[in-house]
Parts: sequence; structure tokens; C-alpha cells
Amino acid sequence: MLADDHALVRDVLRKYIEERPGLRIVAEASEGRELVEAVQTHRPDVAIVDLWMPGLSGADAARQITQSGSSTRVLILTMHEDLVHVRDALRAGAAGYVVKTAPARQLLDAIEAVSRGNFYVSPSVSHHLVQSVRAEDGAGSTLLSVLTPREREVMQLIAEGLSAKEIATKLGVSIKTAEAHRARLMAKLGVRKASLLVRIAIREGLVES
Amino acid sequence: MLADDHALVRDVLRKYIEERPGLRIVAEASEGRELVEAVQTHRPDVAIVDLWMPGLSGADAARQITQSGSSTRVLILTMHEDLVHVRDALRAGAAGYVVKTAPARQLLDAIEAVSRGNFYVSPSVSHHLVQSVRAEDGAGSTLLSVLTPREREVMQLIAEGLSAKEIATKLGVSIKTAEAHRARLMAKLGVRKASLLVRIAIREGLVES
DNA sequence: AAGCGACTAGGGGTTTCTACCGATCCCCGA
DNA sequence: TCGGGGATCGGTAGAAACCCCTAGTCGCTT
Repeated sequence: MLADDHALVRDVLRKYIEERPGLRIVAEASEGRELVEAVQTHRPDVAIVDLWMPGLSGADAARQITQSGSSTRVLILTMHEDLVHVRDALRAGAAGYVVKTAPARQLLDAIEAVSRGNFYVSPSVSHHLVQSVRAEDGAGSTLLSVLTPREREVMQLIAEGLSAKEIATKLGVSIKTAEAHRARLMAKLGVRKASLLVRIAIREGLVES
Repeated sequence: MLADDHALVRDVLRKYIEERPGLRIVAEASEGRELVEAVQTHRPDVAIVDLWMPGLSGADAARQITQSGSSTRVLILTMHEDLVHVRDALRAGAAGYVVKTAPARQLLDAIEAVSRGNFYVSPSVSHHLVQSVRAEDGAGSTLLSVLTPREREVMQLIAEGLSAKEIATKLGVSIKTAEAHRARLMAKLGVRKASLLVRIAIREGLVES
């Protein structure tokens, strides 16, 4: 299945993928939560997921999918080449990571690889990945790592300009819960205004500027 | 011809477009200057250009192409739905503007339109365009120019996380005045939440992320 | 002189945010 | 088994944001 908030991209990707014998798109999603639901109902072999999606980031979506015990393999397709995103995605359980600067052929290779149970990372980023693993000694964590997945989710929605009520509706919880998440994550980040969260979210790559 | 820094996107777009009889991709570019050169050597009817390109932005490239007297029509294809980018692109001489959230079919419509000498803008953004023209007074270039100096000042302070009261104190005016400025600039920008102002301010370079 | 736009200021209203307090449920690790 | 933390809700209440209105002064243009 395909998950990307850009319908146009989904359309052309679907055409491209379905040209291949043996590959078929069984579902699409334009948004994180939609993706998680679709995975449960359609049970695709592979989910091609854009890292940047409104509401729920691709990495958090990947986390939910893999932790739900689903057999669906998550293949991240994104424009972000920096290893922060790569590491987040892989740590969240993604089986593949393909950057959009790569030739399209690579996407097919990646689909092939992850559907067989292997892992695939675009050569251009795997190079950085090796260096980062080598340079690391355990400490490596972003500011956002102190947040729970749910809090990151809420933070992303706040940064997108949604109110507590809108977040509650989107997540299917009560307003008080959304407010509780917001209050906790703001306390953790030492911030007293939602508008400052936006800047942090942009700086951390949680949303686009 | 196609210009996008993501090879994968170019690949699938080319496949999609070349499926149509009568459409053929004669050249590709992954970067702004490459695009400008390729237009001069290949003289395509239409250049599909991503707004986001290293080196030379799509809008600047469009400006160079149209001002060089070339007959090539520039069709912007981008993820940016905000009118800032739309206005920049159109002012730079682009004949079309299609957002990636639109269905792929729309790209073909746009190619058809601009190759006939017409203009095409995705319905979802043309809506904003009308509002902006209404709020505008003619001279304006960037988004910030529709704002008065005082409004820009207030906007910057909002983006830095100050409340209306703090802004009032800093500027030496009453809270009501600060609120009035804020309300007017938000109306001009078509924004209903201060948190969204932060993103615009960062994007426009008014504050740092 | 008249009109317009920017800047200033205020009244009065609803909604949302922010910060407290409390609670239950469930999962996971010690 | 017992704790702890995460997620879920509820109440209260002040602060701030947001909305709609009027209105004065100033400077510039028509």
C-alpha cells in the first residue's frame, strides 16, 4: 500500500509500481492514522510510507504498525537524507528507507528486499549511517526522545496549528486527554506557549516550515 | 521537460506523462541552472519545474526562462499550497501551478492548458489566490509587503513567542492596540491561529527557527 | 478640503489555553 | 505481586486569545 499526503505523487507511484508484474497497490492513505487503519484492514505485504505526513509522522506510524504485531513491512520513502530521520525510522521498526533523490528503480529493489524479509537502505544514506553508528556510544538522542510517541503525535498536531479540540477529534479522545498530553509535553520541553512548540517542532524536523 | 531534484519523482513522472499520446519528455534537470540551459538547447513546449531546487529556486529559474524570450511555458509542480509561493511563481512568469496534493490527472490538464497558451492554477490554491488579491493593494511583492511596518514588527514578536500583553509593553502601547495589530495582520495572511504565524515567520526569514 | 490608510484605544463577548486538582485502567518490569 | 509510567477522563479557574464593533489622531494623496 501507499501512504503519502500528496495525491499526485501517490497517483504516479501507483502507476509506476503496478506496471511491474506481481506488484499491486491494495490501499492508499494520505495521512498517518488512515495508514495505520488501512494496514490493519488490508494487511499489505509492504507499506510505502512518506516520512512526513500530517497528524502522525511516518516514523510514529511505523512504530504503531510494527508494534501491533502486523506482518506488514514498512518502507520509508522520503526526501530527508539526514541520518536523524533515518535512525528514527529504523528505530521505529521500518524495514526500508529510500530517498527521493534516488532513481525510481531503487524503489522496486527496496520493495523486493523488504517483502522478502530483508532490509533496504538507499546507498547514499547507508553510507552516513555507518559513520553515525561508528561515532556513537549510546548517548545519541534528540530533544524529542524524552517524549512518548503519543506526545510526539500531539506535538506535531499542535505545530500544525490544531487546537486541543481538533486534536481530540482527530485522535478520537476527549479534549481533556489532548490537553493532558499537551501539558505534559510542554512541561517536558520547558515551554509555556504553544507558539514556541512550533519553532521546536520545525527545528527538530517534526513538521515542515 | 522535467526539472526536479528528486530522481525518483522524475522517473515516475516521466513514465506517467509519456503514457499519454502526444506527450514526450525531451530533457530532464535536477537543478536550476541545468534547467535554464536545457530549456535553451532543447526548447521544450512546457517545462515542469519543482519549486524547490538546489542552487536556483524554481521561481528564479522561471524568471530567467521567461525573460530570455524563450517560448517555453513554465509549469510549477510543488508541495507548497500557500499563496506566498504561488504569487512568487506567477510573478516570475510561470504559466501554471499544480500542487502535489492534487490528483495526477490535474497535471495532464495543466500541461494541456499551458501548452495552448492558457494559464492553470490548482483549484485548491486559486481559492487562496483570490483572497490575497482582494487583500492586496497592487505594489506588494512578498507576503510581508502586504503588511505595514508595524504589523511586521508585531508579527515578529508573536513569532518569538510573546503574548499580546508583552508586545504591548515592549512597544509602549496598550494591549488593545497590540491585539488590533495582531488581528489585522492575521486577517491579511488568512490565518486564524498565532501558532501558524510562527511557521510563516520562519519561512519568510522574519525569525530564526 | 475630503478621503484614505496607519496607528492608536476601548467595550464586550466567546473560545481556547494553561495550570492546578483529582481519578481509573493497563502494561511492563522488578 | 507490586510499583511505576503511560494513556485516559473529569472539574475548576484565571489568563490569554480571538471576534466584532466604534472611534480618535495623524499624515498623505486626490
